[in-house]
Amino acid sequence: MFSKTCEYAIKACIYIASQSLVQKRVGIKDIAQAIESPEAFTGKIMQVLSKNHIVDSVKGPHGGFEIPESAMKEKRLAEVVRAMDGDDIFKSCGLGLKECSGANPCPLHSQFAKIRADITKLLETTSLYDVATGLADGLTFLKR
Amino acid sequence: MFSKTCEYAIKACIYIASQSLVQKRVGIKDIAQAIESPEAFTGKIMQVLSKNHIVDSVKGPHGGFEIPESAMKEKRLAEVVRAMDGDDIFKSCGLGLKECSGANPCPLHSQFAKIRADITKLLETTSLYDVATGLADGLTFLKR
DNA sequence: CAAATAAAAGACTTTTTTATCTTTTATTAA
DNA sequence: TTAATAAAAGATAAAAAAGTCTTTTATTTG
Repeated sequence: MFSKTCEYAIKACIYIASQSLVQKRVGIKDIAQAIESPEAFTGKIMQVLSKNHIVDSVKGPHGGFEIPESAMKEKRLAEVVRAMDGDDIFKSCGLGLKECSGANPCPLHSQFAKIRADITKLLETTSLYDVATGLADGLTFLKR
Repeated sequence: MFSKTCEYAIKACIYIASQSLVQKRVGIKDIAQAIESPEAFTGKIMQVLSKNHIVDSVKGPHGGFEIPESAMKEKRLAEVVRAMDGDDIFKSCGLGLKECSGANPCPLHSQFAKIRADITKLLETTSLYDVATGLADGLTFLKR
C-alpha cells in the first residue's frame, strides 16, 4: 500500500503531533525509538517532511521536530503520503496501465476506482490531529 | 498496491483466459506482447503461475499456456495475488505494525480494515472468467 | 528417430528501495 | 565566544525487486 519510507513518515508525524500536543519537541533518536525505525533513515525522512513543511525543525540544543496544534489540525495524512510516495495511490491504475480510463479501462477499472476513492477520502479527510489524539490517549499504538 | 510481478501475472492470466475462451493456447511471446511486459521476465512469472496450478502449461510445438473454461470459472484473482505477493494485501497493517490488532491497533486500524475487506472481497469474488469475458468482448484492455 | 519448438531452470545483471556513516551547518547556553 | 547539541547534507552500502541471458528438458511432427 505505502512504501516503507511512507509508513515511517506517517508514524513519525503522528508521534510528533502527539508530543506537540503536550508541548514536547522530539529528536530523531526519540522518534526512531517511538516508531521502531532505523535512526539514520528516519533522519533522511525527516528532511523530506521538513522541506515539505509538514513538520517544523529546530537545530541545536533542545532542538528537534514539532507540529503546532493549529497546523496539525490542517495537515491531512494525504499530504504526508504525497510528500513521500507521490500521488500514485490516489491516481494510478491497479494493473499498471498508463492510460487507464473510462475510454481505455483495465478489467478492474471501476472496481479499483471505488477502492481508490475510499483510500483518498480517508487520507484527505483525516488530519494529523485526528490520529494524534488517539495515540496521546493510549488508545492506539505505533509499535509492535 | 500490487508488485509489478503481480500486475503482470494478473494481466497474463486474464489474457490467457480470454484466449482459452476461443480455444487458443498462447506462448510467452504472445503474452508479453498482449500485456506489454518484458518477455523473459514474463517467462519467470509463468513458471510461478504454472507451479501454482493457476495456468496449464504445455511444452513443445504448439505448446503454451491455457486455462480450461471450467477452471477459470473457479479461479479467483485472489489466488493469483497470493501466488505472487503472498497475503500481505489481505492481512497486513497499513502502517507496517507486525502485531496490529484490536488489542494493539495502529491509528488507522479500523479504517484500513474496511479498505482491506473491500479489496479482499473484490479479489475473492472475481473469477478469471468474470474478467476474461470483458476483454474478449473488447470492453476492457490490458495495454496502454 | 531427428529437427524444431517452447517452456523450465539456473546463473546473472540492473535498478530501486532501504539503510548507514561521515561531515557540515545552525543554535543554544554556559 | 566556545563547547555541546541536534538537524542537514552528502557519499556510500546492503537488500530487494525487476529484468536478462544461456542451457536444459519435454513434446511434437515430419
